[in-house]
Amino acid sequence: MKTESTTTTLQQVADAAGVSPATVSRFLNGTAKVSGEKREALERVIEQLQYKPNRLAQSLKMGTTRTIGVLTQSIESGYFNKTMTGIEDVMKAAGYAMLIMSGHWHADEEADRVELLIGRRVDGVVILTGNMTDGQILKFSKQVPIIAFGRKLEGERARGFCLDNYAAACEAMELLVEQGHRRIAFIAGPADQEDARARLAGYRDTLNRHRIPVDAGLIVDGDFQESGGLLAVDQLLASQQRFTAIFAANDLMAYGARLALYRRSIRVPDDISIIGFDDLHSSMYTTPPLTTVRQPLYEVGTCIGNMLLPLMGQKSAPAHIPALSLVVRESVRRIA
Amino acid sequence: MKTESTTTTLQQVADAAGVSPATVSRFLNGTAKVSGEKREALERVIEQLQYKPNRLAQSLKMGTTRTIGVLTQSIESGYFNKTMTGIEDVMKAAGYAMLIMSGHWHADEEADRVELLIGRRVDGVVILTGNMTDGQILKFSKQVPIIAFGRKLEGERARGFCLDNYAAACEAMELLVEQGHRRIAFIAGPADQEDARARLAGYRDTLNRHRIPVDAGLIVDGDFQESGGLLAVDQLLASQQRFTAIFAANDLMAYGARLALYRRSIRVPDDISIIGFDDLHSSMYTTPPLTTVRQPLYEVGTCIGNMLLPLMGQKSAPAHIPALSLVVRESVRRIA
DNA sequence: TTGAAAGCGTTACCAA
DNA sequence: TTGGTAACGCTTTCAA
Repeated sequence: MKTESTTTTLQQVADAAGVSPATVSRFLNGTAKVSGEKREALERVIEQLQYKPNRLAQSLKMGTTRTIGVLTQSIESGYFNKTMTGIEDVMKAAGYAMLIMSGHWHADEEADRVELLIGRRVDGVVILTGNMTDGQILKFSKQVPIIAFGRKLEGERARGFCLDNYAAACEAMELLVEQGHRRIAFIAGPADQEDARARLAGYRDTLNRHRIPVDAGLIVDGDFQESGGLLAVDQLLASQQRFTAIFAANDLMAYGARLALYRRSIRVPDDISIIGFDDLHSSMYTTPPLTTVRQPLYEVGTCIGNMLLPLMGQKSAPAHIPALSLVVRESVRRIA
Repeated sequence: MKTESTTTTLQQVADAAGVSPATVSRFLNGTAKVSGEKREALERVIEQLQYKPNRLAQSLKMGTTRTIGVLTQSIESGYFNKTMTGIEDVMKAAGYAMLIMSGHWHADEEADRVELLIGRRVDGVVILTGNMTDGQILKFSKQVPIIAFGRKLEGERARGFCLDNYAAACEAMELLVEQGHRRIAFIAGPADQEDARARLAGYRDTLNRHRIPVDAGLIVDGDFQESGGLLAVDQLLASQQRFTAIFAANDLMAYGARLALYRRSIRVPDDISIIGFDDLHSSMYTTPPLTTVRQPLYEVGTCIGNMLLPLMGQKSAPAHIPALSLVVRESVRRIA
């Protein structure tokens, strides 16, 4: 028997305005016309009591939370966050909030988070890459519509798409070759990530297409982190390989590579050219500014949003899968 | 009249196990002992029906959502995201999910988001800096406990703290002075941000303390973005100011400044020294690696989490406000 | 146009 | 230890 509840309820509004709760609800939702005097009374009372509907109750009743769950891999990642910004913008406009959890590239953890999300009754889920199997995702999609980024997927209530990393990697390689480079080192990403594999394939195939021998000694493993790029170049240099250009499978590794070169006073692009992949915002400000492949991450986000909305029975703008593109800056130079 | 509901309810579990819903609930929550045979039946039925409690219903009933709202300024910002990672880690451990919204440094938008969060009945809110007034926050805190970062605040259910930017800025300046610099340029942050003002004050006061004249021409406005740093240095150079070092109020601007110098073949640190503020992850990999003030952002996040938990009636680890520290790398050199 | 009442899936009080 | 049942705050038939 509380003397006063902390938040006003629809019932209280109804009492104060001298109408039934049903009428208040209808008034609030515009579900039906409310006659002049009641409407005025309601407006006044609602204003006065500062009434705000309890979304929990609404959700329970209507079976929809107007909340989506986003499974990212790391909240810290500039890569994912740009995408999330795109998602946020279209979702906010549609009245959805975002529950965000991270999976840290660990399939078990990812599945666990998705279950948590479903338990919280989100209306939709977006999965940004990760290591779950398509099967797992398809199974989850029986409970909730899912859009996955970073994998091709087609299901009743699940869709997945990725950008053409292979083609873009080829394009980057073409630039290098066209600028006269023949001995091109490649710093690879983690082999368990599809994007990383596609980029490596682009590297290999372009070399083959130009009848340039693929030298295994020129391909070194990285981890998509700056430190990996640094180590990779150290290793390359230690092995006495001769090369005039480096293709780093992502920008972060390009940063690391660039520092390794700097440490030895090897100039970029005078002595060695570097090309990256992602086009992180900072890449415009490295010295020299990095030539790289631009991932239209924000647009990926809006695309995801616009793909998810219809699956939740909402209308949306058409979803265009954006394209990768080469952005030429100053880290690659033509050689004789 | 659905033939089959999409999710199993506690009632269905009760029916299937031949007990009352109350018993199921008690079993699930360990609220009371359940006798042997019923317990077995329940375990079996729950497993078989794959029953998962509806958190919405639980929340409605219990008045707690086990969800916190985080108001960040930009989901894209590496600065905020590192903090969010810290928050996420302690919250996840305590069983809380995070609803994330961004305010984009706009007081109205921020207030709007916080209202949205409250409308969704989050159990707590964290506000990462921003432009709302303390009054606004204090008012919101009547509805929900709030921890704010980037401002001092003390209320019944609101607490705010910030790091000692002033002291850290002084420390950075001391380094420069100690290394023989007298003509030090300062690239300021937005004057409406407390942190930016504190850093500027540290710059000024340190100069004064050493009886080095403060030359207004050496202080130029920035916006905490790379582009602002670039512009600032352009402006400094155009105005023919003589200086041997630059103190950028944050790392991003230091990056921009560094590029502006690079464009003119001015070497760092040989010709000009640069010091930043924040210690973004990338600052370890710039060329040269940036000397800067480290913001212990992840620790700020865990601190926030541990401060919020008690306000929501949960126990937590003790909350230590972490300290800023100077990290000396290679962008500052001693001059004659 | 309006109201009464059932129900969304839980929890917790009161009896038994 | 258990069950019955009244909430939690809302929406939505069904009648009037």
